[in-house]
Amino acid sequence: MSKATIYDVAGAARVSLATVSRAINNPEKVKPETRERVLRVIEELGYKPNAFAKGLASRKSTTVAVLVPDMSRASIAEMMNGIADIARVYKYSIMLYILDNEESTEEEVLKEIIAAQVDGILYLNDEITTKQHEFLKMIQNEHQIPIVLSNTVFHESDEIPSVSIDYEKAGYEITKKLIDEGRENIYMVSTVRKYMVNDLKEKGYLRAMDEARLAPQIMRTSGRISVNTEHFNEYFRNHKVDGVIAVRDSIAVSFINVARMNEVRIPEDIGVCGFQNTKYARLSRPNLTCVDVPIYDIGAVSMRVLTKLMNQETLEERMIMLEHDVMERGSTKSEEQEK
Amino acid sequence: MSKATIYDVAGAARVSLATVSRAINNPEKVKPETRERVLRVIEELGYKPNAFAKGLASRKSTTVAVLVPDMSRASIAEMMNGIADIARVYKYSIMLYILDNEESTEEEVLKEIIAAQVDGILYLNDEITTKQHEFLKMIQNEHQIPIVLSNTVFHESDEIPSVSIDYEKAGYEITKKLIDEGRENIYMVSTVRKYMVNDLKEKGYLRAMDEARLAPQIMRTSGRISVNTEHFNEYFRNHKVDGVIAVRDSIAVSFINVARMNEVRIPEDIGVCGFQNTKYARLSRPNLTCVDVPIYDIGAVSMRVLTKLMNQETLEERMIMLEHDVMERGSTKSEEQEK
DNA sequence: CTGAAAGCGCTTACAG
DNA sequence: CTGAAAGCGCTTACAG
Repeated sequence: MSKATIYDVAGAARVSLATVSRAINNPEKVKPETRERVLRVIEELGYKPNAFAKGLASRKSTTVAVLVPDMSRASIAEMMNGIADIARVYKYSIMLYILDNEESTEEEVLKEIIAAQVDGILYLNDEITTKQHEFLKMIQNEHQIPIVLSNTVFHESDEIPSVSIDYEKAGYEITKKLIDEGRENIYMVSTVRKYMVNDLKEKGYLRAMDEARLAPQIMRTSGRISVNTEHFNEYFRNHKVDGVIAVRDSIAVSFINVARMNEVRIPEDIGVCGFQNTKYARLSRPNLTCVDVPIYDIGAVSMRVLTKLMNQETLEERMIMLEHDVMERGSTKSEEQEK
Repeated sequence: MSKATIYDVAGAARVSLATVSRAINNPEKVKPETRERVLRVIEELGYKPNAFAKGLASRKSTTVAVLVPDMSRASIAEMMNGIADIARVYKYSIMLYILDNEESTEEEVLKEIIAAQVDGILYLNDEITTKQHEFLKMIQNEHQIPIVLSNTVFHESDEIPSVSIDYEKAGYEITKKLIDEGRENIYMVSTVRKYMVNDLKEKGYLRAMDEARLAPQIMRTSGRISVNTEHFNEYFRNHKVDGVIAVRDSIAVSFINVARMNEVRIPEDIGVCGFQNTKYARLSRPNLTCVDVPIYDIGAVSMRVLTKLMNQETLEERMIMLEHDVMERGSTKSEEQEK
């Protein structure tokens, strides 16, 4: 069945292969009767165009590359769902490239991607550096391949379009919330590794603390549960603290567990907030107050933006920020204990 | 740079394009000197073969399709990491197909996959039915495309190779563990939806209960946290229970939360076990005893098996079962409270 | 060991 | 609106 070629269709429909090609790709250029005849034959024969021949002849692949650092991060996996749903609507296939920060460098992978002749690239690596950003710009300009940064922001320029939320604002809001509860020794628990969006969260935190004339304190942790435990234990035994904002839900939950082990009451003694609103936030006790990041939407919108770019459309906005919410739950004073 | 074609290389190296092709694909058929000359030119020109032309001429794509039901399931995301790492080693690209159980049916997606001319398919949809299995066999036989089921088993036949763990045995072992603690009213909390591997877990549970002459009780839940809460609350208020085995960690954690809300002590009053050993298991209090499924390895091995198949090698074993462990933690009596 | 040439299955100006 | 033909950039028998 997948044996049928465009020649078979042309023969059976008594037209030339050029007409078959047009009936598929430019229906308006074919007389309705012929078009229908051709389409009927296509149906009968179960004809599917050979993607390679099509790609070779047209120089288009209707394929996009998605570059991710690590699929097991919940946010990235969920973003993929949004990307895939929109990709399907616009008939794009997805080539997945996962970085295994060992053997091959990101640059090599990007070269592979170029060689694969994708029509566009979705870049989900949040640890983007200036150097990487330069390389991406080179690809965008020299190879004319559109790129969109998903849930990744590169504050210094909008030359490469991005889709995310306003993390600085979110960081500010969530900090403000703890301040409004009367907390004074509020810590931000961020990561050792330099993620761009965590940087923004920190900025928002600093702004809120500054405004309230409170001393900001940023602690950096690895993100690995086992390491965190020791780290938290030691750190907070020697520090006064009544508020904690973690850059990721799982880190916040980790902290809550350690705190409770030390007989600290949440939210009475310490108010705790996270970022993302993952399943972790709802499985923790108490439920975690956190910034609700519309991660599926970020994926979907990025893909949509990329289709526009691949279609030569110009964007009205090159740094797109979606709306976010703050989920108030039991780990802060709003006592809205969820089920 | 990506403009260079095989003609440019041939010209610069003063050989025919056939020789360039051989130098790349069958180095042993080319005299060492010429080969090196060609390779040097390739390097200089930054030549990358055009994947479409190559695919069209050779009828091979060095691409595999990975079909998943939903990327946001932690097990699937982690499996992708294993798949991608091995795919890279063997130079295969990955086309990702995520089912959005709305518009397009699985059959349509599979047809798309065939049209894309992938060399092999990794099938990660655990809700496989007999009908779907038949369709897969048709693809395997009629289109000669190798398929491997990853973390999915179809007990009735091994016509399509699979890689997983022995879920029946794992179900048996974990049940046995609760029985050995002296528990008698042990429930299995499974899903409403029919996942093949959950079926196997249930079988193992039933065997252990039967052996111990205890009455098995299987409760089915949706897997959604909010629904579970009500469900658990109602159910367990009216039933005597001292042991719970959930088919997924997150369901187990959900149960623990509800139980503690009802002043039930874990593990004293009820011993709780899960499956998978995800982050949920380590973020829960108490830490969750569970079957440790080597999910990254399942992904890696499936991909490795697929490469063998694509290489026409015959498999020694068509139903591969990797080893698993049982992580004993605080939610059962072994009191090994982890950090 | 190397080259000339056909062919893979499409798209797309160019005529008509 | 339709067809003939060139061309996309490779691979692979077939000769030599």
